[in-house]
Amino acid sequence: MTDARSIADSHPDTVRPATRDVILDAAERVVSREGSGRLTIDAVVRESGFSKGGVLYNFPSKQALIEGMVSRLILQAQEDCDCALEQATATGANPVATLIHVILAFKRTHRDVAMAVLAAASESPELLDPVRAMMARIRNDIIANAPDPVMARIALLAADGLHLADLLGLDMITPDEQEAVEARLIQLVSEPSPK
Amino acid sequence: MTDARSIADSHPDTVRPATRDVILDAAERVVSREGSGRLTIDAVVRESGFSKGGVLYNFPSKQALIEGMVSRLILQAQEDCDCALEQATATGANPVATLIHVILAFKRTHRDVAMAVLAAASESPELLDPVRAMMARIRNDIIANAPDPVMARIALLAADGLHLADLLGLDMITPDEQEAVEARLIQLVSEPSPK
DNA sequence: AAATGCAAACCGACCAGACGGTATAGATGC
DNA sequence: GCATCTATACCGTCTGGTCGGTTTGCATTT
Repeated sequence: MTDARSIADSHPDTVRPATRDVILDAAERVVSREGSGRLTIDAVVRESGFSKGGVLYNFPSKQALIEGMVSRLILQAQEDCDCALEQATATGANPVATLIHVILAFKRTHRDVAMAVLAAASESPELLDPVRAMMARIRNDIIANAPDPVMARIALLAADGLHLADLLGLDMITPDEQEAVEARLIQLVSEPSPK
Repeated sequence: MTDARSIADSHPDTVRPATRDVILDAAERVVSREGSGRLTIDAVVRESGFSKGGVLYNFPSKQALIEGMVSRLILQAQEDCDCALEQATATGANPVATLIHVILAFKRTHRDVAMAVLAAASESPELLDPVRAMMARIRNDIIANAPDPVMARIALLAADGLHLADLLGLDMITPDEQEAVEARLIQLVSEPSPK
């Protein structure tokens, strides 16, 4: 009864017009517009056009709603990664470089959602557990299999640094500089270590 | 009247027992113990031993209190950086490497406070403006003057990545790995670019 | 040096509003 | 008519902030 439809959406869009997704979209809009501290149920109600009852029917609590946002984000990220990596192994491209691309692309596309996740995390860190698990799963073997694991790790860290700094509004890098950094990162993980 | 003692404390510890600092300490303790979402005025009141009136006398609003936390943190960071860099130029050490060390040391020492700042930022991003300004001031010329600016930027980004991931509880790096990364970063910014 | 005056510092009860959540009634499709 | 949703009114709590009053440090007066 608590989860009339279970947490993971079973019927993506068939009969159900994906009410949950509409609500999640609204929540994302609220966060990106007013900041993650202003993510309140009433705000989502206002933004989504649904009533409070409707929202709370689909997400029985605020925590559930945030979990919904997080899990949708993770799903998206995992798809991005898996898809890109699959393509990379098919074409023989460098997996580390591929992952860097994915991270930076993700940064550009899902900035707002990631912010929400971040905010949620600061309040209840356990919400980040699945995120951490996903990151570990994807990265560890890539790093381990890289010709220069330390360098691979550094490159991924730098990409993360770029991403996170951007999320926090801390990055003051120009697009040109960022392009240079990106190119250099790819180069660093592509050639075998000089040492 | 609004700032009977002005914002920057004039008398560090002489006559005035630095009430503001006592309150800020309490706020930091609250955040590090209960998480940044639980940073409430009443919690600070309980933790500090002052009354609500007393706390709100020194920081007229919660926002002011958070600003106080941020500005004290910035002051600390700036001191750390300036001191280390001064020493570096005196001994001829690599400034980029020095800054990396400072970033990572800061991560270890002020983890809790930085978390609070981060959390505060996600609610009202403008609170991070001074942080951004400080980072820009210190970094830009270092990067510009480095023999390999792009590499320097990458190294600093990686250090940031490490720091931020840790703050968010996202990092799953072992101490050994971290040491390796650190050493390699130093090495990367120490030798002239191979290309 | 004791008394006086005054403002800065501090106290704690109180309030208004926001927020998360519930209860219950109404709509809609099968 | 039953299950699945959606809408509205409402409640209890928590929290930021106010306000009148009390204490404390300190200079001035006598």
